[in-house]
Amino acid sequence: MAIICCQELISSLTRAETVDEIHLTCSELCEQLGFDRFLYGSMIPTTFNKPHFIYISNYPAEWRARYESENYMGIDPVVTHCASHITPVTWDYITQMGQQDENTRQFMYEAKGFGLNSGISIPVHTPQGEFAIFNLSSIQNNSYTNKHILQVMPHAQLFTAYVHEAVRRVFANDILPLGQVNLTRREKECLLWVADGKTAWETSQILGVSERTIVFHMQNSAEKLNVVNRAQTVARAVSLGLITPQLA
Amino acid sequence: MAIICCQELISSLTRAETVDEIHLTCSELCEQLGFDRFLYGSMIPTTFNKPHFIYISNYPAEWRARYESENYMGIDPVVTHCASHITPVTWDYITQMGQQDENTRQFMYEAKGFGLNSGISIPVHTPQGEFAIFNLSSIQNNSYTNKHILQVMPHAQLFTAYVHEAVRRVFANDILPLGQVNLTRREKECLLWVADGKTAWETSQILGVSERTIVFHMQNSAEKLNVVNRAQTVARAVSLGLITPQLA
DNA sequence: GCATTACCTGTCATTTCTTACAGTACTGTA
DNA sequence: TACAGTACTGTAAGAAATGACAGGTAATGC
Repeated sequence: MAIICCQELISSLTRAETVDEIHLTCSELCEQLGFDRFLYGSMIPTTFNKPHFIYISNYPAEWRARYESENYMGIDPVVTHCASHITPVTWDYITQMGQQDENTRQFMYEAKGFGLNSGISIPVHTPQGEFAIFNLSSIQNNSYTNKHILQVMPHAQLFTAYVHEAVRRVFANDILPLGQVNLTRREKECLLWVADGKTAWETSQILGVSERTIVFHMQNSAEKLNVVNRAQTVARAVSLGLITPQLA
Repeated sequence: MAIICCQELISSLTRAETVDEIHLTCSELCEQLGFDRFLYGSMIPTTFNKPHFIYISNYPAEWRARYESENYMGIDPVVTHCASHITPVTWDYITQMGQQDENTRQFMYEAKGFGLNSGISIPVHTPQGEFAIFNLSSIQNNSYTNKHILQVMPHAQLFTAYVHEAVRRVFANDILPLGQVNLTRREKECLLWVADGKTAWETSQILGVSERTIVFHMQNSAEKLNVVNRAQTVARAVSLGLITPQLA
């Protein structure tokens, strides 16, 4: 039955138009999968110089505040894992892995104090360079829910992907001028060759235009991306997924 | 029961040490979820100038050959979708979306001729810039298996993530010197500021060293990454996930 | 017709990067 | 102790990028 429920929730996510709707759907999933708390947090690059952080959660406010003020994101082992992996992970596993690390032990212990005893974390990585985490947690103990956690994992993971796409859709016209930068065909071509180590002159020979034209296109790209020089231009273009140097 | 099976298969993936073991596990999943064919294909960036393509599949050899010789990857609507999305997709959906596009219709029709009638495709995107697709397909018709497909989707997606990690592990010591480049702390710091548009002099002021030292670290980074200039260095570092400019 | 956009080209002064030469100093490991 | 790795610094010439001026064509839509 849980399977059917997830399909319905995902279906409602694809129609969601506000953060509240997404929040509600997450709450329902949380309940149906037998968890108490959820937190969706994402880091979305923008054309400005700082990424946008978006949170949707029913975590205890005190824990959120403490996490923020102590800058726990830097030491949170769950974040560290999710930043470099694509597989969901149980907090049980995280705790075991970080057994010898004092920071990790202390952190997980403190989280338990706020009712975040066991749970899972699901990473999201998009080709646009976005990074998100979806946490589902329970006040119950590890050993009790571990088997259950493994069973719901697949559904939680699929749901997570749709949450992220819903968030992108909701915020697209609202706050974020994210991957919305429209580079012209020529600008992308220039960027690809420059990101591949070619100089402006070399690129001009490849594309059969003058060196000045390459400089021109690179300048336009930089302006659109709101950056100041060539290195930053390719860095931004790559991290926004506007070009994929390795495929060229 | 399918749930339990997937857990076991995933568990065996985490232990897999050869391509054949992965192939076998995929075959079993394929069977257990009621599909005939599977194809795992991935594009993994390397420190060399061309990415590595890895395929594990039991697709018909004739179709694979035709796909290759006709360079279908460029027009395959499934690849196009998966390149920019993180959610799994049914071929039914792809077909509907591409109804007005002659290329898409032709392509999907031809695939059916090889017994690839219906199926799902699951995209994988890693923070290291890797891109993979896992296809599961059936010789049966759309309408018959569509509901079934939605039910197995979550398990297939979770499985896919583990397939990819298994492939990375198997090929890590074998062919690919991929994200294995070890940049030092200082090199990453320099890269981050340079990718953020800072000149060598500006970076030197930020890090409290001489301009020459920044140049030195950038040179070492470039050598490790096998690239020729600064633009390519940051492009490569970003696309390999060695630095994440937006988080800095 | 006119505005807009993509695309293209030129020169020149200045800044920045790249490369090649030369070193010192500290660390952990074989 | 020798060695490899990391971090750091200097000079100098030539290559490349940047910024600020200038100009143009072709296609599109109102």
